[in-house]
Order: sequence, then structure tokens, then C-alpha cells
Amino acid sequence: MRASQYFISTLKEAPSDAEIISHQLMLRAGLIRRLAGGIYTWMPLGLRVLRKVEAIVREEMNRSGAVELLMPAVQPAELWQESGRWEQYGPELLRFKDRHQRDFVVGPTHEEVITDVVRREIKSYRQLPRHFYQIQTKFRDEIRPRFGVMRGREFLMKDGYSFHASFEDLQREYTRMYETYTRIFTRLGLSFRAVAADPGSIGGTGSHEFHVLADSGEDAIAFCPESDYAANVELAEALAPPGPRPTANQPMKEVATPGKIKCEDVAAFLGLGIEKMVKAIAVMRDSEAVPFALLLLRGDHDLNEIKAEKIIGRFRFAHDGEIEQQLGCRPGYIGPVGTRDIPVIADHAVAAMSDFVCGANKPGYHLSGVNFVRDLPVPATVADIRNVVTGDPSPDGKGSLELCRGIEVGHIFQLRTKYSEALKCSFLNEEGQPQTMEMGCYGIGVSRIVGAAIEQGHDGRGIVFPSAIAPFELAIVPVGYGKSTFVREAANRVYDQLAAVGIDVILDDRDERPGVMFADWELTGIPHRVVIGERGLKEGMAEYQGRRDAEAEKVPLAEIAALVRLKVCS
RNA sequence: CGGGGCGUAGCGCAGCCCGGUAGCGCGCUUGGUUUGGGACCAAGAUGUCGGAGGUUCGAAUCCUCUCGCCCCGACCA
Repeated sequence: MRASQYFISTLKEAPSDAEIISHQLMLRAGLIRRLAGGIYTWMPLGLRVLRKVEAIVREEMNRSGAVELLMPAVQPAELWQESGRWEQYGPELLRFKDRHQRDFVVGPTHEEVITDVVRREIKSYRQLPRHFYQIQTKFRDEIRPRFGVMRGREFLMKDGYSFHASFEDLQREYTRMYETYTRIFTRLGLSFRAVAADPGSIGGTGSHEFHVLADSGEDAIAFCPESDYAANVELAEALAPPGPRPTANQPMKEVATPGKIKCEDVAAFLGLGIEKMVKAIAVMRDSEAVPFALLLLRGDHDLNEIKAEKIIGRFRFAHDGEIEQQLGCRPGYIGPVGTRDIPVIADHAVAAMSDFVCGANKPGYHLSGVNFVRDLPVPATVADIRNVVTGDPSPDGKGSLELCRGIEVGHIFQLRTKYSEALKCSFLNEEGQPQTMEMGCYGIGVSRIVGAAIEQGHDGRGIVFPSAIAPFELAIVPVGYGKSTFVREAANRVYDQLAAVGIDVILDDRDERPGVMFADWELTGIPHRVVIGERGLKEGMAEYQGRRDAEAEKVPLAEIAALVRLKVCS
């Protein structure tokens, strides 16, 4: 490729609405351009990256025996009504009517469609197992699209669905996909981690997420350095503290804590550690006749809403008015003492506390030296409702947990029969009896990977792409291409040599100053660069520099092609 | 959807308080000089000041309403 015939459109300054580094760099490097909130055009250079990611995903999926197809982006509402998700999915599902007033959706995922395909096509256990996948544009009307391509509304996704005659066979395929995904992300050149995950709204039993490790990631991951335990914090279990509750040493007394609302402030004001505080969170439960309830957490712990939902069902946080009506007190000073029949759900850590501090249900006052049994009943429900924190014991009993952040780029689920049952997707087993198929589902966020790779690979000069997905592997930068025949001929020769052996090379034959060319190829993250100028040519030399290298190295012109081949392949 | 902020040239911004000819840097065009790290000089072009209404002799500026975007809280690849 010659740069003069290609389209390079870089920006010196990033648009001010780009918040994270990958978004800024993608805009500056001319990889994407925004059309509407969460909707982007993939510019030529960006498309090359996207296609490379796609190709690796496709290759590995095929290698693992999955079969590619392409399903419609637009789907009739009937299928969604049949699975029940027409009601469940909410406003994230983009719905519209056609000219006949029939309801349709723009597919955010394709469980319904693939299950429909399979129930029509597959009748016998002899035709199973089967794994179909597609790489397709999806649409989810995200509440708050942000971070460019990382949380867009329109995005490119690989989604695969497997169908099995037995759960054992589903587990076999699940393991195979786990390995396939590991291979894919390794080939992409990303630093990643597979973690146990919450199956969430898609439903089913087992589930793993694949996260690209990056500080800007939206997910928190708990992992144990001493073992291979790793889980999304949403799921990671906080073990109950061992041993009996310490005995009460202090009398309960009311202390004035004017203006101290947050646990940290109260702790500091009283000169106590924050782990002696108990915070009460007032919630309204959807399912209960008496919706109001209090959740108790240790001061230094955070509520895990997913865990809490599993214990008490769907809920929302109570409004200030509701809290005041129930407890006669503003939030900030609420607590579990003297609340009579208000249901109290305590985290394990709270149940193990003694001589603690909590709100007095009286504005401006807290209670100290509070103890269960003596001052308030032991909560009826004690459960794991908090996020794990650094230093918590690992649930597998081997050492303690650490936390890091990740960008979810892949997710595999054992769906079991959630959709096959709803859509009556069955087959005849060996006994000739109808049986519901077991299903697995496997997603990879293709477009998100591009953003994630940049989050992980960048420096002051721009993007540092892994070789496997860089828009070009090599940029040849001739200094004086238009002026010097020597330079032009040498550059053309090197270009021809490398292009002939299949290296993805761009020759910068634009009439630009060297600084502009250097800056462009650094910004766009091209991993290898060869500079050919009259100065070096006089000594028969060219220059090679890797994107991560601090300095260029001089290489005899005759050897440059061989060196580049070596570098590109390593 | 709730809370906060911002919409002025392709991009980054000033001007708004205190109404009176719409500006700066980058980019773009033309010419010249340059040519190993985002050049310099000269001459240019580019704006429904997000939109609609109102107040006013006069609105980018004040008022009302709208739309869009960004940030903070409930979703997911």
C-alpha cells in the first residue's frame, strides 16, 4: 500500500468529548469517526484493525469446529415474545414497527434466531452436537454509551451458539471454547484473564468472562496470586469470618456526631477504625408485602447488589422520604437498633462484630458499643452481600485475594435449556423420545477488542498495537522521496521486496516532512518502521526502529528486508 | 430516567457577567522559502454562534422552551 493512494487522517488534538485514552487515540489516529452517540464509522485504517481481529477470531472458531453463518440483524417480535424476552429485555432492546405495524427489533443478540434455525433443521441426536457462530453488527440501546467503541450502541460481535444432546456434551464444548478463547486472546497479543462470572440476564449455569487487564476497565476482578482462582467482583464470594463473635466489652451509649454522615467521618470523629462502623442501607423490595428492609454492612465494605438481589429479590434504594417515614430519621444516622419488625439482612462480616458503632435513628447521633443479642436481635438473615476487598481470604482457601480492573471482551455461558425449552427446540434421542437440547453461548466483543488493545498498548506518542492487529505491520518512511531518485528507488525496492513476501507494509510516499510522517506512524501504532534517506544511503545504510524501541538502529540497505522479516515474524 | 456541565469555523478554545462590526491557535487554499521529528513568510477561504420563540432600536451575549453532547448513579461483548 502506498500512503498517497490510501487515506490517512490524523488529528493533533483530540475532540474534547473523548474521555479515555483509547477513544482519544482512535479519534486522533483516524481509526473511527463519530456519527451519533455510541455510533461510529470505521475509517479505512480502523477497519483494517477490526478485520484483523475478526480474521483471528474466525480462524480459531473454524479450527475448533464451529460453523459460520449470518443471521438477520432485524428480527420479528414474535420470537422475542416466545422466549419471554420481549417483556424482560427493557429499553435497551431497540424496537420498531414496519409499514404494516408489525413489531421488530434490531438484534442485540441472537439466541432466539439461532434456536429457531436449529429447531427447524435438527431433528435427531445423530445431528448433534452443533456449533454455529456469526460475526455481526449488534445494537443495544445503552443508557449511557461512552468510551467510544468500548461501550458503543452499535458494535461488532462474534456470537456462537452450541447445541447438545446432553449436559456432559455441553460441558465438553464449553471447555473447548474456554481453550479456544484463550488461544484467540493470546494470538491477539493481549494481556488477559479468564474469570468466573455471573451469568446475568442471559441466564444459565456456568459462565466465564475474558477480561483484558487495564486500569480503565469497567469491571473489577478478584484473583488469588497463590492459586488460579479469579472471579468478577460481582460474583467473588466473601467468606464468613471464622470463629465466634468476640464478647461484648462496652456498654451501648448514644454519642453526638453532628454533621457526620459518612462512615469515614464518623470513624475519624470518634477516633475509631472504620471497621468498627456498621452502615445501614435502606431498600425497598419488589416482591414483599412489606417492602422496606435494612441491609447491614461493615463500614469499610460496599454492597454487592447482585448478591443482595439473590437473597432478597429485586429491590431499589429507598427514597429519603420513605426512610424518614419508616425510621423517623434522615439517612446518615439510620441504624438497626430499636427498629422492631423491620427486616434486617446482615453481611457475614457484620454478624461477627461486637462493640460496634451504628446510626441511632436520631439525627446527629450514633450509638457506640453496640452488641448483638444484648442490644438488638441477631439478624434473621445473615448472608454474603458485599464486594470482596483486597486481602479477603480466597474462596478456594489458598491465600488472599487481590483486585484489578478489566475490560470484558469475551463471555462464555452454559445456557442449558433456557431458550431451547421456551422455543421448543428438541430432538429425538436414541430411544426415539423427544428431548430438549442443551445450549451453550459464546460471545466476543470484536470492536471492543480494538479499544481494549489500545488501552493496553499506548505511550506518549500514540498507539502501540500488537503486531497481529496493527493496521500495517511496517511503515517505510523515505526522507526526500519526491526529490531524490536514490531514495525513491531504494524505498521502492525495499517496499517491493517486503510486499512480495506478504508483509503488510505501507510506503509513505506522501509529500510530507519527515516529522509529520514519523508522528503519523507512531500515532497509528505501526509496530515496525524503516527510514530510508539520502544521508544513510551514502553509506549504504537504512534505519530500523520498532515502535517500542527508544532508538533506531542502522542497518545495511541490503540487509534491511531480511531484518524486517525477522522482526515481523518474531 | 434523576443530578451536574457544555454547545461559537474541520479540531482545540476565547468572547457571554457588563447587549453594539464574531475572534485566536491548529488544520485548509495559493505563492515563495524550506526538507531527518508535527517548518517559516506572505496572501486568502471557512461560521444559519445547536434550534425555535421572546425582550430590545440592536442578541453569541438577557429570558423561555427545545435538541444534541459530555460527566456522576441503575445494563453488557
